[in-house]
This record gives sequence, structure tokens and C-alpha cells, in this order.
Amino acid sequence: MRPVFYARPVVEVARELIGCVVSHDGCAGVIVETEAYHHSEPACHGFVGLTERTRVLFGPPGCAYVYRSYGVHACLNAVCEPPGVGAAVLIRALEPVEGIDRMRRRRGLDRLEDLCSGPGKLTQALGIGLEDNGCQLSRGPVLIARRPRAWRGAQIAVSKRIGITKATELPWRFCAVGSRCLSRPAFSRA
DNA sequence: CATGGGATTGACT
DNA sequence: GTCAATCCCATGC
Repeated sequence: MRPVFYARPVVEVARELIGCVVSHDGCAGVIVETEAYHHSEPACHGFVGLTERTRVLFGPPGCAYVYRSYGVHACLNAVCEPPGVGAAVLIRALEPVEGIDRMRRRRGLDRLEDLCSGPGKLTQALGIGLEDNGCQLSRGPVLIARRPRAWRGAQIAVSKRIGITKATELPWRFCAVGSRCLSRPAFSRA
């Protein structure tokens, strides 16, 4: 989608990204799990303000913010809100739709539900790395495209975010209800 | 310049 | 359920 799609409140974008399609290097998957992060709350990297690490996070909406997690994994985010606001949507899980054999090779696993059911898993499956940090999601190499019609009516669950120690009370996680490719099951709904 | 911690995963008990 | 791997960077001395 164009940058204007992302230039809105990050929680709104996080919800609307469910059902959209991420693609990179011949592989693609439908987004089934997201989380919103905003510099006003301490779980966000941007909470400490603008630094070299968070430069992309505070930059123009519609760019990819890719960071290393636990020194091991890469995580993919879509930068949101106007420039100067540190906000992004963490892409937490996909349902594979294209390039599945390539994903299997990259992951060293067979089962469809194991390929992209976590933020570190999906970047590995799609071959997304730190070198993609800052790229425009409307131009690539990492792309996010509009929701296919079949996903327009998907029911969405809302819950607290996962794997963080601060601001854990915010209901900023969104999941496609019934998907078998979530990083963890969805509970509440809305 | 040294240190500590993290938006995770996979292997093992 | 527990735990190591592994590295970037913010922080503090």
C-alpha cells in the first residue's frame, strides 16, 4: 500500500493490516497477526527518543523497520503515523500463500503452520533481513499489498501484546480468528 | 569503554 | 517448563 495508508494512528493500521499480503523474493503470505507500538509507551523502541537505531522508526510512514531481536532474529515492522512520530506495526505471523517450497528450504521445516507463525520465523521464511531496514513497502524489496477479497470479512481478535515486560496492559495485538498460523492462540474478540 | 537487556526461537528436561 | 544462543545499542561510569 501507499505511504498514506500508514500515515494514521498506528493501532488503526495494525488492525487493517490483518489480511494484507507481505511478499519478498518470490515468497508471500497473508498477515494474520500484528502488534502496534508507539513511542509514547515504554515497550516501543522509540520510547527513548530518536537515535541511530530508531531513525527509520521516526521517519516517513510506509517504510520497513527491521531490527535484530535477542541478537538472533530479524523482526519486520511497518512504520506508521507522520514523520517525527515513532510508531510501527510489528508483523507477527503469516499464512504462506506463495513460494512455499522456498520457505520450507529456508526454515528447514515442512509443516505449513511452522513456516511463518512468529515474527522471527516469517522473516527467515521470506528471506527478509536487516539489509531491508528502511525500504519502502510500496516499492520493495519487501512489499505489502491490499487485502484479497476473500480476507475482507475476516473476524479479528484483540488482545494484549506478547513477549514484552512493559506496557503489557495495552490491547494492541490483532489476530485473524481461526488462523492456524498464529504465534499463539487468539483469545478475546472484537 | 563496559555492561545489561531484549517486540524470539528451538532444543532439551 | 527451562534455558542458551548471540548481537546491537542505550546507558552509565
